Amino acid sequence: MRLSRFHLHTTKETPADADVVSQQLMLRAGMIRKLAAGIYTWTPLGLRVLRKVEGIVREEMNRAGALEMLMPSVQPRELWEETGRWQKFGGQLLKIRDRKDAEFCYGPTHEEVVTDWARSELSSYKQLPVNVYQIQTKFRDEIRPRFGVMRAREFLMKDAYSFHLTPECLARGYQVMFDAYTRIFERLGLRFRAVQADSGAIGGNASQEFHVLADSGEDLIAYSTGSSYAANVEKAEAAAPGPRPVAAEAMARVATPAQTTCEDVAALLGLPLERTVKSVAVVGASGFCLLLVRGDHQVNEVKAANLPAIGADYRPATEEEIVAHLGCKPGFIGPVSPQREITVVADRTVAAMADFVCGANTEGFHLTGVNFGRDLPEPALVADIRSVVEGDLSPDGQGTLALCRGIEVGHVFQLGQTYAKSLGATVLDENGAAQVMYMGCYGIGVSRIVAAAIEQNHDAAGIIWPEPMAPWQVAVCIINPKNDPAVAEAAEALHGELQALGIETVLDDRGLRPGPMFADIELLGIPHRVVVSERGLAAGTFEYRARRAEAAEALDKAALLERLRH
RNA sequence: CGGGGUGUAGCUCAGCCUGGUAGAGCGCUACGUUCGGGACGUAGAAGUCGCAGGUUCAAAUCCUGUCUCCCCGACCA
Repeated sequence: MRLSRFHLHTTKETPADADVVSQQLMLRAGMIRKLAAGIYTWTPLGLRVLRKVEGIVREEMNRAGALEMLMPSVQPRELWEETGRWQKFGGQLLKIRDRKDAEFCYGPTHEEVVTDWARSELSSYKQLPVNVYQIQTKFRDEIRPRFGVMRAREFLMKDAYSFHLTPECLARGYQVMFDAYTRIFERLGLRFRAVQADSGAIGGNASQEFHVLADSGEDLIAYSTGSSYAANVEKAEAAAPGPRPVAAEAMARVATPAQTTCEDVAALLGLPLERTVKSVAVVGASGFCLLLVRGDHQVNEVKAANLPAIGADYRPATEEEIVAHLGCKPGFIGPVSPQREITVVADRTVAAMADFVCGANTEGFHLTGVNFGRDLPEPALVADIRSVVEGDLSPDGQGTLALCRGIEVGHVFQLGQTYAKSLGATVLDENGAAQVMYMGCYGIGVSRIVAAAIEQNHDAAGIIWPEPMAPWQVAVCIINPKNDPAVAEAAEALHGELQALGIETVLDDRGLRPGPMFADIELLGIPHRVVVSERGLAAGTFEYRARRAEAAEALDKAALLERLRH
């Protein structure tokens, strides 16, 4: 490819409204252009990268035995009514009407469509298992699209769906996908981690996420330093605490006139924060609840919502509700002697504490030396409701937990029968009886991977593509061709030679001065740069520099080819 | 959806407070000089100032409405 004939449009200035590195660099390199909020055009340059990712995903899906298909992006309301998701999906569902006023949505995902396909297409257990996938544009009307292509409304996704007769078969198919995903991210050359995930609103059992590790990631991941355990913080557990020590202190009321946080109370009393208990008032499925976590811990909202007693629709209690139930304003509330009957849910860590400090339900006072079973009843419910913190013991007992940030780029789910049941997708088993199929679904954010790769791999000069994703592997730069026609000729020849070797090469024949030319090539993140100049020709060498290298080196052609061929 | 901001040349922005002939830098076009890390000169092209009303002799500027886009908080590949 000749750069002079490739539409490249780079800018020196960073666009004002780009707030993450990947978005800034993608805009500066001219990979994407914004059309509307969360909606982007992929330019010829950007598309080359997107296609690279897509190609690897496709190859590995095919290798894993999945069959590519293409489903409609526009889907009828009726189908979504069958699963109840026309309402349940909420505002993210972009609803549209046709000229006859019939309602449709722009597909945010394809469980409905693929299950509809399966129920009409699959009739015998002999056709199972089957895994179909597509790489397609999806639309989710995000409340607040941001971070460029990383959290866009329109995005490119690979989504696969598998159908099975039994849960065991589903588990096997799930593992096949898990392995395929691992290969995909390895091949892409990204540092990533597979983590256990909360299965969230989609429901289902086993669920794991694949995260590209990057400090700018939106997700927090906990991983063990001593084992392979890793989980999204939404889900991550710490090892269960040991048995509760014997009570040693008497309960006492202490004045804490202005201390409304555990930190302040601990500081005033000269006690470690680990001795305090934080009380969080919420209203959930079983009414007014007090969630107790240790002072240095945080309530994990996902874990709390997963408790039947709390439920997904829980909310923080209002100040009025708190006063009505506890007789005290927030800041001094606690589980001891509430005004009315309340449900107390203690984190496992709290349940294992003795002689702790908590609010006294009287403004300006806290209690010390508090003990369950003596000063207040044992909690109604003991559960894991806190987020893990750095240093917690890994749940498998091996190592401690550390935290890092990640960008979710893949998600594998065992859906079970949820959708197959509501849409009536059955096959006949060997006894001729209709069986509801078991389903798995497996997503990869193709366009998001491009941004994630940049978040993980960039420097002050621009993007540093992992080779498998680079728009070209090699850039051949021509310096001062006007002085000596031999320079351009040598560059052309080298370009042709590399192409013939199957190395994707771009020839920078734009005739720019070296400064702007090098700056562009670095911004674009092309892994290998070869400079052809009068100087080099005279010495019989080419100047080679890897994108990450500190300095360039002069190589003769044999050495250069060797280097570029690996 | 709540809170805050923004909209002026392809891009980054000034001008608005205090109404009076629409600006700069980058980019673009032509010519010349330059030519190994974002050169320089000369000449140019380019904006119904988001949109619609209103006030005024006069509106980018003041008022009202509306839309867009962005930022901060709850959903997600």
